[in-house]
Amino acid sequence: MEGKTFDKLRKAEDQFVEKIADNMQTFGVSSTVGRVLGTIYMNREPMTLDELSENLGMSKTRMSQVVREMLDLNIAEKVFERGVRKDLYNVERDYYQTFISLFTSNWHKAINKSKMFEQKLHRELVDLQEDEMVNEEMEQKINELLIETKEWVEYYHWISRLIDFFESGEIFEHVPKHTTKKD
Amino acid sequence: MEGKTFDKLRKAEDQFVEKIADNMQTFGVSSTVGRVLGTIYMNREPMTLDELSENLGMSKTRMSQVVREMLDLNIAEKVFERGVRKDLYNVERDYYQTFISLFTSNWHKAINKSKMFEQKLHRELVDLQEDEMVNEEMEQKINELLIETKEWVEYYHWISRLIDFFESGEIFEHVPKHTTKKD
DNA sequence: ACCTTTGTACAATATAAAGTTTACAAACTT
DNA sequence: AAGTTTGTAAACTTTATATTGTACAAAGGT
Repeated sequence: MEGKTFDKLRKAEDQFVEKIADNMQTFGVSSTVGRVLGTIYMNREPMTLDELSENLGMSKTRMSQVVREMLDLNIAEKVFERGVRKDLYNVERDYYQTFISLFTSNWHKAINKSKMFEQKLHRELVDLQEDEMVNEEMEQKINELLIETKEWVEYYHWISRLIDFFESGEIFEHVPKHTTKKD
Repeated sequence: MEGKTFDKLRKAEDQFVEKIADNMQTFGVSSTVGRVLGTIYMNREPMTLDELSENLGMSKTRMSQVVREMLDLNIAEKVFERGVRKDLYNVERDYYQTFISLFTSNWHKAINKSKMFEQKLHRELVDLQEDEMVNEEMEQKINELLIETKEWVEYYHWISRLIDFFESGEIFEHVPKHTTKKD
């Protein structure tokens, strides 16, 4: 009876997929995104929306949404194959790279949102400062806020540099993928 | 009329708090946590649950929950002050440190969850492997999964080292807080 | 030109997360 | 020791997110 062994193996694979999904939730993406990535990963070759839908027991619509989200996050890519009409999707197979993609995608978004805000707030504060009707105490408070804003901008610049540090792979020079024996 | 200026200033402060909250959502914490942090931050000195409740227009119970969550995340601390019976809470004022605390809290949790899983899965696979009833193909698949598991463990070790890299402050040697002019 | 397949918008529903109210226990006052 | 005040737990409500079904437009095949 090999069916039982097969079932167990299948179960182990599912557990693994679930673990990948779980890991990805730490980045704030939904578990379904993680499961789709895990499923394609385990499949070892690109899959179509229909295959994913079938395999995960979810609607094709949902698969479409999720795959698009993954393309945005740079953890999946569309693959062309002669003779196949359906779109095929493949995923990043390197855990480290996936980590970096998710980490940086998140912060890229945050940085973009932040930029407008800072400029706007800065302008408002300067306008306020130039108003003649401000007393000593207000003046003081405005200055404090201007300083805060400056620090905030510096902080975001740091995050920006941090992203580069990851994306360029420099991080691996200081936190290597594999520990050497002489550790 | 200084009231108008005061209102504008208040509004600017609120915007700033909202920005802090927004930034923190990138780490997956609820916006209320961010607002509480921002509020205490702007207040420039520790606050009580009642003050927070009053200031944010939310229930004291909710404040209690949120503050407890922040204590868990290491971004707030209880402060004692003679003569004051209510608990006072203060927040980390260093953006960088807050970043690190949130980043590492998240991953510490993930790492802990992962450890059990890996051991269990590994054992299951070895058991399966030792079963005599496995054919060539299964054997192959089991081996593949064992390799995957090993890689997964290595990946998590890397994250673990990455956390140390942040917590120890070593990160700032390579991605400094302030860019030097000679950049 | 017509029919089929494929992928995505949109509205409706189901599920999960956040927040509030009520109730109660522990610490402090008097 | 009785009465307040403060902090937390549990049940409930509201709000946000995930998922599905239907409808439709674009591309492919015949």
